Amino acid sequence: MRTFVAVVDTGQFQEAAAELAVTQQAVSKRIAGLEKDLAVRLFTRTARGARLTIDGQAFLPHARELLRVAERAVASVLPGSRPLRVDVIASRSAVSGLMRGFHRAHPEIELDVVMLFDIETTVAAIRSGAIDASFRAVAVPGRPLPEDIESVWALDEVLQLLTGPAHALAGARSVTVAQLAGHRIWMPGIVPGTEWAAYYDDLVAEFGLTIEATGPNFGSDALLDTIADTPALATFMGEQTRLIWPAGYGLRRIPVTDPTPVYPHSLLWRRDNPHPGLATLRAYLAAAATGHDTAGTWAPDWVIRR
Amino acid sequence: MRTFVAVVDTGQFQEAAAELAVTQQAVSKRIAGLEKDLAVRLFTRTARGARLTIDGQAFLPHARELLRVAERAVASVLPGSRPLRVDVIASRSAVSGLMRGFHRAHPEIELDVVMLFDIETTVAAIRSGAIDASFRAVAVPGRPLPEDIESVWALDEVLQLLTGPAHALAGARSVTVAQLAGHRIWMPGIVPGTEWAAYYDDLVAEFGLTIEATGPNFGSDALLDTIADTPALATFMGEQTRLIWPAGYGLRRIPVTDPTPVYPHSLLWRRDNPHPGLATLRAYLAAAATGHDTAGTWAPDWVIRR
DNA sequence: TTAGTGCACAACTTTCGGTTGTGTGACTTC
DNA sequence: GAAGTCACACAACCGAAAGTTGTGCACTAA
Repeated sequence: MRTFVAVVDTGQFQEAAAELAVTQQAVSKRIAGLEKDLAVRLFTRTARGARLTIDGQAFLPHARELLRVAERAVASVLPGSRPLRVDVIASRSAVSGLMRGFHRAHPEIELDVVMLFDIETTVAAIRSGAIDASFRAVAVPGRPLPEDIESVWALDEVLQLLTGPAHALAGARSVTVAQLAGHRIWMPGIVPGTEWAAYYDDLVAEFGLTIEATGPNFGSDALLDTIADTPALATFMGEQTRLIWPAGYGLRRIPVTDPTPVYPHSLLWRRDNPHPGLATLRAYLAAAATGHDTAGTWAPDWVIRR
Repeated sequence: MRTFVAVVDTGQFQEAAAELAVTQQAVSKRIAGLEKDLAVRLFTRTARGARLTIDGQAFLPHARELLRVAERAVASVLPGSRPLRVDVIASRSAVSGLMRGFHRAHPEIELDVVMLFDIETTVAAIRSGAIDASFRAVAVPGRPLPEDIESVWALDEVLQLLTGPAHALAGARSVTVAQLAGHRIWMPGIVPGTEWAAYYDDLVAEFGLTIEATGPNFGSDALLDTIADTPALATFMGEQTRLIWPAGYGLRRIPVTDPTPVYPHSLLWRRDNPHPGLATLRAYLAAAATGHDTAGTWAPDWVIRR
């Protein structure tokens, strides 16, 4: 591809060869090989060089795009000036929406999103510089953040009840937390020891709910499948989580009140991380997070909500 | 890249090797080579397979994107079901805007844009199936389109005068064609025998203008440079052509009236071209081209304007 | 015609990617 | 806790690409 583009840009095989520091014959072979693989002629050879055929013209923008993508791929792991690397706790959470907004506001900042497993790995990754920032609930009780890690509240993810059409609460416009007592709530894939587990432990302890956090996570498809089919089961899901599910399946989102459980995400970063995008992200969050109202919502008392 | 993604998707080298129909050792070598080239570790090897490192997670979406782009690149020259291939007479013309609109309206239709040189090559390319459609002024006088080529008016590109800040007409809010008589108008790069040349020949003949179409085309940068610096020179430019030029250069766009010269683009295609995107494009044009008002505009009498 | 330019073909060489064979560490099983 | 299994890495070897040198041919320009 690089050779193809070089020939296009220089207009002849010889110059392209010089640019690529190979012989003209090597360029000739490369182009011939590419043309053979694609089974089309890309250049018309003239006595003064090479000109693109129609197929070559159609191919060219794709070739350039490929080189751009390849460059970005390398840049994504290049130590030094690599893209801003942000960890989110789950895809399709409210944090994703926030990051999409950030990307729209600052398209010039290259961004990579990763998902780590627990707060310990995350903190280690932030300290080592492997990631630049993380959206997490801080902090797990009894384990304060290290001195060199800063954090600030970013957003509250409002949790809703998700039921199948045959569930007892399926018709309700909203339910109170007290009404949930006695109903089975199923949250598979919650790993013990993580902040999610601590969150739901506290929710159970405070309101006497029945949350089954056991069992492996077979993916959201399997979860939704079960919820839709099982009248006795419900689950919690973020208000902004987008379900990729046919509407006909009859799944219901039901707001929870008195109080509304929210999962507070904070941004974590290392105090002396010099990445320029990090300062921009913090400024964006500070601007987006004005008017944080915790009235009527619930979160464990160990999390930071400022 | 393909191997990297295969390992990610299967979770282990062995399965990826089976999927790719090579040995486990080959996969091991490929990943080791990639890691060496990138100078980062992409996987943590465990006893049960391979898991992505943070660098690997950041790299993954770029790798997937690369494979998608590569696939599109191959598809762009694949005989059979390749993208709709449309020829436009020049980039940055009004036709580009039209095609952008079409792409927004029908993002599912893959599109490749090429630029051919003259109407003869274009007609040959349409007949051979090398391109599916072309935006051109039809037809060059005395040379009717072949039987199997259809055409329909698509849009009128309104021409404006472009001058430097020191030009005699630079301050005018608009000029009539009659006022242009005596001023030098420079249109470099017009190839004799093309429809552009025929268009300007007619314009000169009808209104007694002085158009210098001689000289090679050194690119729009050189053209704009000269126009900006030379008080005695002006040029014609499409109303919707976007100039990539600092505003401080003082270039002026001046509407031309009595009449307004327009360059009419028609869509040309082969009657029996079965590409499904072609029908969609024609329908889009038919919908977009309602209310075609030729009053007050001028075009050579040999072009088709319906 | 003749000199010059630019790409293709052929023969040779080297490099790289693949296979086979084996080793090692980690988890599982009894 | 010893044996077995699983999964990946290393080493040696082999063949196919991809590179280089040398040359030929087509076209252009003087």
